[in-house]
Amino acid sequence: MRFNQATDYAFRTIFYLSRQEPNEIVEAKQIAEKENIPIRFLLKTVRLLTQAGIVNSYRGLKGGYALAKDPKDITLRDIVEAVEGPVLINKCLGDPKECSKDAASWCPVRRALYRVQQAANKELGKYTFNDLIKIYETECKKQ
Amino acid sequence: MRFNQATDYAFRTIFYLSRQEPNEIVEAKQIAEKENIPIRFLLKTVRLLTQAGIVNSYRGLKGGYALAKDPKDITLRDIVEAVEGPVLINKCLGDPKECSKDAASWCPVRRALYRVQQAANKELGKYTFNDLIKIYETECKKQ
DNA sequence: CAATTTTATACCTTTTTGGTATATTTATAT
DNA sequence: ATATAAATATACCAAAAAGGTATAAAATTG
Repeated sequence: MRFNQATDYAFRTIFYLSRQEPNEIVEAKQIAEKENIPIRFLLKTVRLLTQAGIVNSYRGLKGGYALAKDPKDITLRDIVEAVEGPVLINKCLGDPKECSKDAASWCPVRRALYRVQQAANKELGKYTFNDLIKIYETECKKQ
Repeated sequence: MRFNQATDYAFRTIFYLSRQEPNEIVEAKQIAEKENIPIRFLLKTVRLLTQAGIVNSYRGLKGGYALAKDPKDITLRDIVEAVEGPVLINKCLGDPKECSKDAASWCPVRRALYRVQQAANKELGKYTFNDLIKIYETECKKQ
């Protein structure tokens, strides 16, 4: 049970943009170099973030990407959902018909897993990129 | 971010065994039929559960599987860890060297994700198979 | 010893993942 | 206008993981 590489890159991309001046446009190349992300893959992934309204994109010379929102209004959950879609920790939680026993409607395992999923979503929704900057300042930067 | 099919089958296998008389031996064929699980795949998966000490296996005529513990002492987390290994929601949480930026030691994204992972584990550890039987009795059976 | 059950190992096919390539569109600066 | 530089759209590809199957061996019972 793991987030995929694209999501990891997206986290770092948004964290990088969060540390720039508000509305500062940064080109993909710069993000890719600073964050050590394959540029082609980054370009593809960032498109999901623009489609989700998390970043704005600008084409042409002097183009690039900038956050579409304040970092305090972007959570880890937003990124996950933009890149991978909603967290569904078991097949049957996406589509009840996926249960090979066709028991989703009354299955207690499913009910418990649903609560685990809710807890995970809640926790993912807790952390904004503003929080991450604060964590960085207080726990990381001094080292 | 999803548990795999083997884990799902394992949840249902343990739930099935939890509803038998204590120490009752049930053969794989019966579990597979009742739970609609491909038998070969089930046999392979259950081996992980025996290796983890969650079920006992008995070979030969009248052989099969029985729980090695009381259902009140088996949690969803135990099953997940037996089948998939520990929950690691991002690569870098397993091995810090997996970070393509080699930034794991100070990365605030990683720190936040670690907390999310802890929350997920905590919640998974909350539900025992005794709880699931109770959920079944109170929320499901009457329907 | 024969029948039945799990175990061990290996294999196979399909899907997902991670990444790349090419051509196109948009915007800027000269 | 035109050359340049950026994102976009589409398609493609290889490697890994997922999901499942097959066969032979080992253990247990009657």
